[in-house]
Amino acid sequence: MKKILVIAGLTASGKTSLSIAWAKKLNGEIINGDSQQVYKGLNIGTAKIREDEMDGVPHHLIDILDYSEHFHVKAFQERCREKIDEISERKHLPILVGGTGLYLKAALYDYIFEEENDEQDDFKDVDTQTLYEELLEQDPKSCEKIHPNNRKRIVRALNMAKQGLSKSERIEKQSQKPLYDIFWCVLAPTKNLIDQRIKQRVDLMFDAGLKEEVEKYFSHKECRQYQSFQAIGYKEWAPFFEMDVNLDNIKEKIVIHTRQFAKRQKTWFKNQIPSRFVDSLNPDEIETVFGEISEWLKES
RNA sequence: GGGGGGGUAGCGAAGUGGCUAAACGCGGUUGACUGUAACUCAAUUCUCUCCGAGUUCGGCGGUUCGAAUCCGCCCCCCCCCA
Repeated sequence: MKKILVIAGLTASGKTSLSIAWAKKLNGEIINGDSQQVYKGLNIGTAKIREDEMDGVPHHLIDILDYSEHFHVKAFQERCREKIDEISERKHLPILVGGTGLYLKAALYDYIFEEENDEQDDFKDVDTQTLYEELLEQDPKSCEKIHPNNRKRIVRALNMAKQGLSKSERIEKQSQKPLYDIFWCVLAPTKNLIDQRIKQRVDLMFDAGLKEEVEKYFSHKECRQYQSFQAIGYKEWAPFFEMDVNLDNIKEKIVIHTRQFAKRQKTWFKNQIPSRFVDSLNPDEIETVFGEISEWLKES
């Protein structure tokens, strides 16, 4: 099995700097595992690594899409696996770095996605309860896991059921085992520290010209419908284009949303991934983990 | 000094005699998650608890079977006029 090092973790946990340090030591190449950093131009708000920070380490799946484009797990899964193959062939270590748990897991495990027609707007006039009742007929098993209020998930499951294998059928076909030899490293500093870092980072983003970046790409109303505008750091600016708003309010919202996001990430990794958390801000712990990685790499 | 408005849970804000431990929003906490996942959704959020009990709506006192809601006094905040 191909070996892959995963550096996952909460937003603002220090993935970027650690990934560079380890990539250099391990002769690795970095694959971005972050749903928003695939967009060209959206640099400040997504906390994307800068060219000068890369320090010569090759980076993949960054800046691969125009900010107007749609992106999703299946696309990530395909591209990520391609990159893993390429890098492995070069005898380098693929290092997957990012915070989008679903993307990472879908690429690394045998999640099944099928070709589907693009947009399914059939449901837009139907209320959620009716949709849920329909799903109850089409794929009752999935209903057990989808809350009746969760329209987005219900619509998705309905689309799957209509177009091919239903959601539950797909899941049954999967082994739920990794396709690679993975070393999972989930960076999760203590709550206090992460909150502090988030605050600092948002301040830095504003200093670095977040406002200008947002204005550059999202001044036109149509652009604000793009998926890329839904990202934290961007969507909070919506009122800014409509009326006079206090920038501090926007900043505060970004901080709060980022904090809530970090919590969701923590919950996800804790319960979805067989890995322990690493306090990325504790040098001793980092060193210990690096030792374990070195051992793991020696195993054949 | 005169006139008016107001003080409700961490914050904002409903409620103007019993159905109110008190709507709703935000924030907090916990959790779910297989094609928008930086998404979407759920539970919980006065205190102690298993049912249940005990304290709340600026403060003190009163009316009432019953008060966040009515009355009196006091404290604080905002606006207008002096």
